[in-house]
Amino acid sequence: MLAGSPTVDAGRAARHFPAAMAYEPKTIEARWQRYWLENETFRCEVDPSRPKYYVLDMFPYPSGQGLHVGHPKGYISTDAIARYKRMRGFNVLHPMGWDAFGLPAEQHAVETGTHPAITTQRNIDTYRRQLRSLGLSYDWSREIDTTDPRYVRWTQWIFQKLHERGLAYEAEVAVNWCSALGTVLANEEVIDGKSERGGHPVVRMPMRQWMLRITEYAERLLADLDDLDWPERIKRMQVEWIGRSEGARVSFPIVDGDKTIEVFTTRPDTLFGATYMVLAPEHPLVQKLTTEAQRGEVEAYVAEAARKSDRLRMAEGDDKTGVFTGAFAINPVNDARIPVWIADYVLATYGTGAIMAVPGHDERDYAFATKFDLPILEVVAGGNVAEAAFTGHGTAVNSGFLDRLPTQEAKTRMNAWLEDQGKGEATINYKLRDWLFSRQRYWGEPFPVMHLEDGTIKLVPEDQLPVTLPELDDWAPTGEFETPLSRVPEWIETSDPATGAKARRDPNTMPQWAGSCWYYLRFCDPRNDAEAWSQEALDYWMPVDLYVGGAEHAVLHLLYARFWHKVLYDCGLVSTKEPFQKLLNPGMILGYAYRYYDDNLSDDPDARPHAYPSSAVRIDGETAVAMATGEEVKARWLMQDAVRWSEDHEPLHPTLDDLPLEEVTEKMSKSRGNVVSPDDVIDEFGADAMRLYELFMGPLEKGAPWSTDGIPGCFRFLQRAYRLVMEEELAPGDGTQEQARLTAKTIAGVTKDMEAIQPNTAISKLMVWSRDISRDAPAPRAGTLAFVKMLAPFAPHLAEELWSHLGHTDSLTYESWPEADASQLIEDTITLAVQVNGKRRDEIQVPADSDEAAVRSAALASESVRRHMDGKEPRKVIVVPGRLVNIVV
RNA sequence: GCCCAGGUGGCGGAAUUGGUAGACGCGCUAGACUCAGAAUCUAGUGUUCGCAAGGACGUGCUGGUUCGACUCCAGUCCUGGGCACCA
Repeated sequence: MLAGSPTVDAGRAARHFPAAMAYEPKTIEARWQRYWLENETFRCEVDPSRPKYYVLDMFPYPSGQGLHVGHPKGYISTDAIARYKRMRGFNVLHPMGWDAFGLPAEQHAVETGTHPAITTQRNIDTYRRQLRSLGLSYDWSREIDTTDPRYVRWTQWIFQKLHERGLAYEAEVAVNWCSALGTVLANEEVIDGKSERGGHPVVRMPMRQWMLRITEYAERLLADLDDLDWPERIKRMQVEWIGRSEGARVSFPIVDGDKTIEVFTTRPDTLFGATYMVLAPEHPLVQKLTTEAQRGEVEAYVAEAARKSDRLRMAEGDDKTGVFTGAFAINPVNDARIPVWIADYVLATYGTGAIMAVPGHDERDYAFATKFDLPILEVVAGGNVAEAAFTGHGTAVNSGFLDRLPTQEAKTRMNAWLEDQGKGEATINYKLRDWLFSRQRYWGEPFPVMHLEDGTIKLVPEDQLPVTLPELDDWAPTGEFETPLSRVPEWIETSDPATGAKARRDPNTMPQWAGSCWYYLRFCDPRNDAEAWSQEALDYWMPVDLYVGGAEHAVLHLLYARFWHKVLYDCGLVSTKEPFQKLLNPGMILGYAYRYYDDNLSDDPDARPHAYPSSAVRIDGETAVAMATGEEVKARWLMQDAVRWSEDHEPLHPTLDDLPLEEVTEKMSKSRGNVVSPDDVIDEFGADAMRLYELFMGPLEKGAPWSTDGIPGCFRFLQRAYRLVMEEELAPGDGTQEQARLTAKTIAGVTKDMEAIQPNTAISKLMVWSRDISRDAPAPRAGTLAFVKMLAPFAPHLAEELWSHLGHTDSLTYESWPEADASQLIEDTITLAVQVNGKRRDEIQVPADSDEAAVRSAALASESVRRHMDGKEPRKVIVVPGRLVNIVV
């Protein structure tokens, strides 16, 4: 707990100053929040006469926990930028909404029987209240909620656009079925074969699923990254996710049969070195090719592979496993008979699910060939295949018509040959796979389609959208392989309004990503019931000029949204190729958590567990074990408040004697007990101090553990600003020469920092101004007005309060940003450092317009310089204008 | 294993194109005000030697380039993030 809370401060300050003079953030902030809301201060409309600026936060999923202090860092930053841009004359679109579909509300319904819509509304109300209490300048008239039928309608409409263009299709896909949750999970929701939430087991099951053909856009998603002003690492992550690679597709005919195995290779130049082939265990040809003699072994291997989790497969690393199918294929370049194996180091989901193995020039194939004693052939000179695979480029050898060609030419030559012979072709392959777009859940957008009895699919007519969710009173999963919606026959069974024919609705819903794929478009025209958006609104507002949100969305959300945007572009519905011009990722604010372990694995409340400090525990793969006994133990977490501190400031367990705790900084979460609510911080210091602190604690992109140590400093600064304006008699005009100069320098510096999105250094310049401005003379009115304006992006409530005290009746939201007086920025005397042999020895004052000779002689005249020159003659004198003089002896 | 980002006082962090390292804030020390404490204000605060003047050292570590390196180059260690048999 901190020494000075503002309430206490205010009371104490009141003894020295009239009561009205105390800085009381509570009163000020409530007053201005009400003012902004009542006057719709931040409402914006299309106005082609003014330049626009669209600054967007990634909208949140309103969870039941409410906001913690980590969330608002981005929101506060964008708010400062939005407020700054308004003062620079931009028409600013700064909206907020809710990504409100999602599994937690549905799980909550399972547990409590409360309808997810009710939970969701309640959570939204909390979030809205919390965001408003931070004084964020959103245009609340544009608030949207992805679960609102008026929004769902257009999400479904966009799905239909995708369907019409052949980009949505159904397929049998092995999905991650979790019977405990009663749903299929996305790959990212499965960790180590268990569900991310709850850690329930997950099995792979084939199921009819909606897929979106994002792969069709792979090339454009890749190419258009070039023009985006995004952090390089985010772009790189997308590039790697898309995973483009150039190579060739080659057909290998099977001996004794009419089938062929298709493979993808990036090294067609090594085709002569292919000495065997490998199919993924899941490859459809496996059953057909396997000879009777090998069948038993192959089937056992396939079954084993299906059972193994990805993690287990991965853990095997270089230790390759596999089984011979008994079949042989023909290498199309030299008609060699080569054996066909199956092995799980070949992935069913990449390329064609089959490879030609070139052990001489691929490390994995080399390891496999060595283990199973398969021939290794050198076809590229440059390494030593007796010792290791040579994967570099070199000169083709033992390769017939390719011999003596360098790798690059050999590839081209082979591709031409393959095409000529009809045995393959040059092709480009992507890691990116089509997007599994259905979830077996209730709380999502229903698919706007009808399944007719003849097996065809028809879209629900546009004028009948949205297809809304049916009411449901039993939320619990049955554990059957079915979806919640399929249990509502009166909803599932419908008829085609055009023909009256019987039809069934789709029992799946869309994933949470759907709503967030286009919300930035809806924000441009959120109340339009005739269309998803008007062309006019979009043409004016798009693209998003600045998009700010967590780096955890680097790939999925940002790739999916770009994909939808490009489809809409192809439909002629949006006019920009990309949605988000500039992207920034605020660093995560972490919380301190305190850990120890005990052996109460079953969480038995009556147990008297043995506790272990972290130093007595080692992590063995997934589990923690006590080093002394080898027994499994479980991590326990204590809240910061609960921790007892030893004399030398080491964290200790509050009741267990001398049990040291391990201090860990982790993402704030309920389970770690390290969540700090903004409500508490605001209550103690006010929203302005909290905003200031989150911006001041470091650069936007950098994360750090939350600590309240710096907040009182920010509070003091605001208090000083308050007193300066409220208590002191201001001098008219610009004040003294020095004051005018300080003000001009501050304006120039803060403006530069704002343009570079470096609020931390902007704030420090404001602190300097407030500290120094009234040191020798009363603060000047003109400078004070500029200061209050510059304070507004960071501490908007206080800035409004001061602005109004200075005699204004309107909000300062749309006041123009101060302009630095250029003449004040020119110094007439400058200070130069003087170095001797690169070491600083003195400094000199010279007129700013001194020429080099004058500077040089002034430097040589310095007493300290002479001493360090030690009587030697200068060999060289370097004069850096406006900076320093370096004398080399 | 591969890729990326980052290592600066007791702490959070500043530092244009290579040009006075440590702005600003926290903490700490001293002083003013006070019966006293809190708050507020003022001064000091990288380490080290020195009474001082003034030195020496100092941006993870080792070298290099340069008149001059937190900044550029090579190597190395550590921390955080991403990817992970992608043919």
